[in-house]
Amino acid sequence: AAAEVEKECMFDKVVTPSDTGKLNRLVIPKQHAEKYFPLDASSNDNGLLLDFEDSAGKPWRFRYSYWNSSQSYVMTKGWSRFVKETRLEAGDIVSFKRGVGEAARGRFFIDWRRRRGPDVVLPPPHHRGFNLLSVGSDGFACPDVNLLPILILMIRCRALFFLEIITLVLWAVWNTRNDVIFTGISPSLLMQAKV
Amino acid sequence: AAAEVEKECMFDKVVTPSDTGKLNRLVIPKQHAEKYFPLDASSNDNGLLLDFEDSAGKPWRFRYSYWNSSQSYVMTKGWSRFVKETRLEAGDIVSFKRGVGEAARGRFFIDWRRRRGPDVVLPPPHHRGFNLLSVGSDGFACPDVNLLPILILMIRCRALFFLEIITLVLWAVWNTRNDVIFTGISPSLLMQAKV
DNA sequence: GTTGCTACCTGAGCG
DNA sequence: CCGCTCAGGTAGCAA
Repeated sequence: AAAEVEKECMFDKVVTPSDTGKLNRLVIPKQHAEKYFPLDASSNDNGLLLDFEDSAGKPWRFRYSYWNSSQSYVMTKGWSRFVKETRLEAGDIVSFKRGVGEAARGRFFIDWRRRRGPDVVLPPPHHRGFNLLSVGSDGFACPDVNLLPILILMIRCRALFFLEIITLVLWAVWNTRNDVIFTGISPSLLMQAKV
Repeated sequence: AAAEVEKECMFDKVVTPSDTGKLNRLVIPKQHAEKYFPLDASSNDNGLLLDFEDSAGKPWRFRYSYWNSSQSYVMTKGWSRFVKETRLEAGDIVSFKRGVGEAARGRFFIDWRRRRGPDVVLPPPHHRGFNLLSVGSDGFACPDVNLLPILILMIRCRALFFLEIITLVLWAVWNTRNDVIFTGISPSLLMQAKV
């Protein structure tokens, strides 16, 4: 039934970790929200209930509203169930469509597909310390050829090594000055300190 | 203007690391909150917006409310901006005052000053991975004698060292498989890969 | 106590 | 540099 009516794609979204996580909401990019799901002042300011069908004809109902504080449009109630039952994961693509033609005009459809490519986690930009893998424009993962992160990692390693040494020295010096009871590591440094 | 009206101090608070950190809130000690910023049932249960002026006459607006879950009074919205713009740090002192006399009664003022004493960072307890310095009961810094953190640091260093090696190996292997253009480091590995 | 949901809030990134 | 967007949060409540 649902598979046979004529539809047109409104927009796709590559879902983020937040969209599939415990926040229980899907952010609808503002441009698409305002184009396809307008919230007039006349519509209830508590948001709307929107009905969708998936490709198997299964109905899904989401609460759709606007968050003033973040100035964003979201699907809330009903969304977490969708994530769970379709086992949606970050990086997967959700596709919003609407019916065209007399039989389906005004009906909404929702569909989803696995992300292409191997199982790659896309950390948020500010958490990207270093990546061994990146995602190319073709949607497939590839090793990150940007070598800067590797260099940074190496430098960090060296820095930590020095920190380790410095810590031990500081500790030894402190023991020397305060003549505290020896508590168990680095006997050689201690001996040296006590001379 | 603000500097010339008569004020009286309500209370000072030595701000904690949480007050200046990512929690974006200032806890108001309950005794002072209930005395000076009462939240009646009649007042909006969403909290209040309180306006303050600093000694330069600059206005600051904070959302002030009660958190049931922690049974504490807090300044939320607006507080993080205050922290940033005044470069407030843990240990600094924030002073809440109110106007007295006909010209200023009912107006609130806020002021801040640097902590006295040495430059000591007080990390929140659950972030204390390792400290080279602790703060003694006299308020002065002293080396931390807890050695566990040092051991953890050493282990971390070793782990990172292995990561570094693994990264280089992976990179070399990838170069081998894809025969990409050499981009600039580790000529020896590259040569090996190209053979 | 745990989960789902509403309504807030902020910072990073980007144009 | 400024303003917008939105990913990632929090508090509080209800079931």
